[in-house]
Amino acid sequence: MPELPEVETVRRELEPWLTGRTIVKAERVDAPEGKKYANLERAAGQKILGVKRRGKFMILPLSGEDELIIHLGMTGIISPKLFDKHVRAKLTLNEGKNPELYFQDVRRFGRFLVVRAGDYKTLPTLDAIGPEPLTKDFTEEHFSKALKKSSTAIKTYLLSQKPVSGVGNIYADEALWRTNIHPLTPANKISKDKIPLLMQAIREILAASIEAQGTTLSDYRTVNGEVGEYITQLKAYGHEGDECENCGTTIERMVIGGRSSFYCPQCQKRPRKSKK
DNA sequence: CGAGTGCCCTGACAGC
DNA sequence: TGCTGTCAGGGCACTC
Repeated sequence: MPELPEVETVRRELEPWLTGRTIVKAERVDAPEGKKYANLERAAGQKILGVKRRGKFMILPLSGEDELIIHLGMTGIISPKLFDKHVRAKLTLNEGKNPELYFQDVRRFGRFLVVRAGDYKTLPTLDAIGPEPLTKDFTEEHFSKALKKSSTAIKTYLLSQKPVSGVGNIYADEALWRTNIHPLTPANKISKDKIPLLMQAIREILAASIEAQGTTLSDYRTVNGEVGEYITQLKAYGHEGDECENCGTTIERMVIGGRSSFYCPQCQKRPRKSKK
């Protein structure tokens, strides 16, 4: 599932392909009309000025003060090649290499739409998104202040994109495993000494995964059609029943906020419920 | 308004 | 073999 490393991998491939190209036509294909594919017709005639990323959202500034927003959802793939099925949107570019871009998304959780530059009111997660974890914007001051705001489980809170952007189900489990934090620990109960460790784990894991072109579990592919190789470095996610690499205890799985969560019951002790 | 729940959507897979 | 049920989860609508 595309999280920050997967989206960043795709972004890096799109940048040299798309920057400076003019959109001749942008169209919805096999997708319902609605918010997820809004305003595509407006992109025609606009030049793509670059390919940026905020969290898991790709943002392509256009010359007419619009932006093309692309979110891969669970199964979104971008390719100059047309596959048989599941084409949700298509860009036709001006003459040059690979003049067609296909957005192909089996499960339709993705988005591909045009907005006014900076106007994200139809995308509330992007509108309220936290700092980029691999930039200097991700400071301990900001992160600890954000964690104090919420009593919800740290796992769930990380997935909200509010304290930091780009962390999804896989890397949240990995970062919590590495820092010995139980995923149900209330965000505002993370101890002061653990906060910088958790930040560092998030940074290192995401950076290492970018190096590996992300994690492919099933659908995710790079623009070139390659798989991400970080799956071999996962320590917790998907390892139910395996031995914890730290202590040998069997990794367990539980559902938190509707998401599978993998953790070591020995290394990641569940916090005691506070007495009233 | 924060927190919690369930929905969207399709394919893979288990079980009978 | 083929049917049915379950699971996967990012983002968001909805409820309390």
